[in-house]
Amino acid sequence: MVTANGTAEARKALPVYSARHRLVEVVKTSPCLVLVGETGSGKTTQVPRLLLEAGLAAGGAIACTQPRRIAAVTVAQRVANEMGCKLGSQVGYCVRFDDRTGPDTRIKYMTDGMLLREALLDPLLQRYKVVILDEAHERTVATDVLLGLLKAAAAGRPEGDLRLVVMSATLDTQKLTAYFQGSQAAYIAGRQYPVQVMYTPAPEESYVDAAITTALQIHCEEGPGDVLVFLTGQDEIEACERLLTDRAASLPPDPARLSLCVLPLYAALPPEAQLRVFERAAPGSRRVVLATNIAETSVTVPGVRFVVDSGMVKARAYSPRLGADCLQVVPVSQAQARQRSGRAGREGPGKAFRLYTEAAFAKLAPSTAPEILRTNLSSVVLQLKALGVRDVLGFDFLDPPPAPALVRSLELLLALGALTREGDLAHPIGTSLARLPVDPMFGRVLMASAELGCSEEALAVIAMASTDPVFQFPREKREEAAAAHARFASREGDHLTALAVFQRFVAQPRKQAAAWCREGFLNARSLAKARDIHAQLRGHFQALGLRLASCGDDATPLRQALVMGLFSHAARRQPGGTYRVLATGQDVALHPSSALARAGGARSGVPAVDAVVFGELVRTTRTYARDVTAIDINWLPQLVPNFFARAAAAGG
DNA sequence: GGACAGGGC
Repeated sequence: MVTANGTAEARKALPVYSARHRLVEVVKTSPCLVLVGETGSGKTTQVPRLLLEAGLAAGGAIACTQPRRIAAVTVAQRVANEMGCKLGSQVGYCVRFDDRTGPDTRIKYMTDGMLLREALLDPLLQRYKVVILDEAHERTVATDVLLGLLKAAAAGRPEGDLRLVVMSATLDTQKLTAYFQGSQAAYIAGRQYPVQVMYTPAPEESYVDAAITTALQIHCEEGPGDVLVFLTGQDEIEACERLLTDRAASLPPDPARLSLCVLPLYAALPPEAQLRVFERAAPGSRRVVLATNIAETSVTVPGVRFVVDSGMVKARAYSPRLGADCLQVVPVSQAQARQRSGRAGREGPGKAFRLYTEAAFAKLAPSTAPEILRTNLSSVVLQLKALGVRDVLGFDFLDPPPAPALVRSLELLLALGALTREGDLAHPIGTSLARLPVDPMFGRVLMASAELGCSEEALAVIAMASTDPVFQFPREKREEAAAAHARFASREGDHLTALAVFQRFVAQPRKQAAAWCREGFLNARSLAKARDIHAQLRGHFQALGLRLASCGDDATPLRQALVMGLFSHAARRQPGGTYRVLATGQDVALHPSSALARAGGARSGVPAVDAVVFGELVRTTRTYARDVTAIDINWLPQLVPNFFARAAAAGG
């Protein structure tokens, strides 16, 4: 795979080196360098090496963070090659499940989340003399927390002992230089071809129709080059794929025209299908790649000269009203639209077709809000508490999250038992939850399972809840897939269904696992990830001294453990068949993919369940609860008396 | 009656 900043060999030209004296000078003399490096500037490979060669890592190492694992891995490999050393010696990388560093490692490429985890054990990050936050413009939650942490760490260490470099692809340096006192900004040029941007003259009724029409228009009227179409999700892409193929087949024959090859691209696509987008178009053919925002940053599709931008994106956002994360289709930001258009100019001058008017573009948000402003903050707040930050509302964020969102997280952590009434980290629940690499609600389920004697099952359930969805529904084989999935279905809900899938998966001999997944319409990649997470969680679990035990065939303790973590996601059935979330009063429906969604139907022969807990909400045509487990409503006041005391007292 | 944006520990 090609990374976001995957600099083509030809473009490894040396704009960074031409500025090297100035860069090194700034890092030596000021506490923080804010470095704007355009696409193709080579900053990621060259800046850490420059600083190492200038002796700035003396007595320690250089950390260079990336938002994505694949970037950390591939860049480390390339830099090690360029420096003529073995990966893991002087240059290494460290990402989840894969640490390729050694005692001699001086340049360590790592994910931002990994550095944040390291900070929990060493808040001043003493082993590093230089920390580089790369791709800072992406504003991941981990990068945002690290910005505040590094500012504090630099102040807590002797002057000049920790040097910071914040590298960003955008020109908005003022905010960062104002944030890091005494910092200086520098700029290094990259290489990007011009892209001509076109808008529709009038608003489109359907961006899917418009995307198909535009792609065909490009195909019939424009010169050679592949087309990259940005859409919102798997379903939409599959529908588009069929329509586009049909309409291309019914074009009037023209011997001069290239043949058309339509390719889907989204994260859940099987790896072998994903690899097809890296194969250049065959002679005499043109590729049209239908992609989600995976093609904005994570995957660079070669050969693209034309971009079609629907202007929409599916995004996760925290809804304070619903008290949960919510996945929905929303308009892109201007920065995102520019990023999409830029994908047409990687190999030569390109054209971008925006399926909205110029006036509509002007009304879009200038940039996507940093994730930390629109996400569930309970993990962040817990981590800050574990780092010794007592006043989380007063923490020096580059962009402070709304106070009510922070307060809600503090309240949830208090209800989970992770914080004391004074707001300090509670032992052992808070300290343990901070160490477990899962959402605090899930961590609480694990701790409860140790008490209730069902931790073997809970570890599997939480590992499954932490991976991508495993059931696949190919449109042409829906019934076959549904029948295959039905083998795992549990009347008690999706967590137990997931447990059954996981147990059967790990029981397969490794060699047969892939075929078993294929036949069962299961996503092998998701399951492999669940297996890795399971192993990691089990390790943490034992390190924390928690008890491993199995509840066998009696799922009651497991469902009770789920209640003890997910109680804020408890909901009760209403006369109309919807479920009312007890904590917020919101009505939600069970997701059609849920094992419980069919219960209560006239033909199901199974009564609808009275009360549930759910993992998350998804907002499409309605608000749906996903990952749902049936519970006994009486467990709530028994198992979580503090949270449900009022409801119980009121007779609820 | 409807489904699984993308990352990360």
